[in-house]
Amino acid sequence: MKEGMDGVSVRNTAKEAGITLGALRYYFTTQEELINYTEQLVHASLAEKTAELFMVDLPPREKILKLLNGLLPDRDGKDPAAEARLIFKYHSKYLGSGYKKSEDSVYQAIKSIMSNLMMLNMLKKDVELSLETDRLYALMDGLAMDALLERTGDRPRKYNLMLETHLNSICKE
Amino acid sequence: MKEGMDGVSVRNTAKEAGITLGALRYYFTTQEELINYTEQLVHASLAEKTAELFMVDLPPREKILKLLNGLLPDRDGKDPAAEARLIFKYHSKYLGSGYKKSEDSVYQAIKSIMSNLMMLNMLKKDVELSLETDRLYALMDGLAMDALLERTGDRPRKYNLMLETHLNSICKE
DNA sequence: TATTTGATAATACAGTTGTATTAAATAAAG
DNA sequence: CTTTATTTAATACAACTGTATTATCAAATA
Repeated sequence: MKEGMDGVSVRNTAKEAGITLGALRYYFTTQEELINYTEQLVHASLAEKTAELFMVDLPPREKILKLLNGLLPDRDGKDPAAEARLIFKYHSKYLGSGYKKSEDSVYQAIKSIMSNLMMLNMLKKDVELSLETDRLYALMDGLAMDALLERTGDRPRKYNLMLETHLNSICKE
Repeated sequence: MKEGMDGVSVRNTAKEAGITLGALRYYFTTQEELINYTEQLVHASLAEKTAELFMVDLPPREKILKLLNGLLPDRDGKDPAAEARLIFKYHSKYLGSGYKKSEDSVYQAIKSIMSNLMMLNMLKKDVELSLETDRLYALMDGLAMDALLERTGDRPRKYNLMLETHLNSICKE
């Protein structure tokens, strides 16, 4: 989180984990294995967080807002998963394996959200589901980018307002 | 563009530019100078591109769409500026000097666009200028991120639709 | 012509990188 | 108790990194 992907050398990782280079190597033969595994962990963490929030008993709008906010990097690095996700996504461009948005926990969450809004008949009648899914996804990535860089001011409230505005633009009444 | 910021070693840069390490060093004492200067070039390029499009005689909506599209990475790396901007923005997190969105040519362009819409009285009466500026900015960063990673399919049309939808959500009629 | 500017080539230093190997020590499990 | 699993420590190699210094050379400039 401090140095970005450049800081993720096998030696740094071992030191940060409090183990030796040999011990790390015992479980991960190559650096690539280590990184891929960590990315899976991050997405699993976000998927779990999303699933939990999905089951909370709240009005749809509030639940969705809470959910989306939980997928953005938080000011205090309490839960690094959301920030790490963006970092992994960015670096996938240069990491051989390429990027598959179908494996992105955030994209999955947004698909679920949009699908739910559809089923609850809360969407305006002229909205294109696939297009609006991608649009909300782009907005979330942009906000994540902003959250990554802008660690000052009252971001949460601002993001909430933006997401609320966005929801208003696709939801009825 | 091929290797990302990791590929920007002084040796690689010199080789790619077709000059020697010594020649590069003649103009840029440190790597940081080189990088900062290049970032300025990128923003200058985008600002110029924006200014030109601003003067074209077109209906506001079409002009704005053309403008926003011009600020997104293009499939063929014909003009690398837009892609480079995103890369610089991301890396500013780890590059000491920090990120200032007031120096971001894309943010400036969006501020101008919103200001114009305001002056032409094209905005819905309940829109908050500052909030919508940041929202469009986030959307653009998200789309740029997508364009960076997704080099397949018919992106331009999809982005155009999304941007059109977004404009509809803040503009009258 | 003399001088400054721009560029090349070669070399150097100290540091980091991923990967690899070895021998030894410790812990867990059968 | 003995075997297996885990971990340490140390060392190694080749490659790359930013920065630095030299001596040499061509071209533009004064």
